[in-house]
Amino acid sequence: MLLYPSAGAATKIIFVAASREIICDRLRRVPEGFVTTYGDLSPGAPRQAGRVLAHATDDELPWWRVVHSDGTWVKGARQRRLLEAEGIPIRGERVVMREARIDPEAIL
DNA sequence: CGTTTGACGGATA
DNA sequence: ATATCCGCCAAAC
Repeated sequence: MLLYPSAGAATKIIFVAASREIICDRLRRVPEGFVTTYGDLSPGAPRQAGRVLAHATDDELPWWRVVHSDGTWVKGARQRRLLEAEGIPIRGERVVMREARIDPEAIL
């Protein structure tokens, strides 16, 4: 990936920030036992994914499958329980991304 | 319209 | 390992 850091506008090709609807769709495609990241849900504007999840009404979104790119998560013990319940590999306080991160292409 | 917000990410020190 | 710093951008204000 990546790119032409100083190319300015030209760089945008790869950074395709997603709308709320796209983000929700992608997240719903993440299978049980796997996780995705904010950045994979909304390339280039990961905070957008954060915004969406923050207001996500408790139901219908497997929010616990979203973790930081380094494998850490933000919802504490509650989230950890949910992750472990799906058999998602965790070492210390982080998800083993090499094993659990779903291929971004797979949820497009 | 202009400004701020966000459960971010990566680079650097 | 922690700590800033800065870019990103669709929504919410």
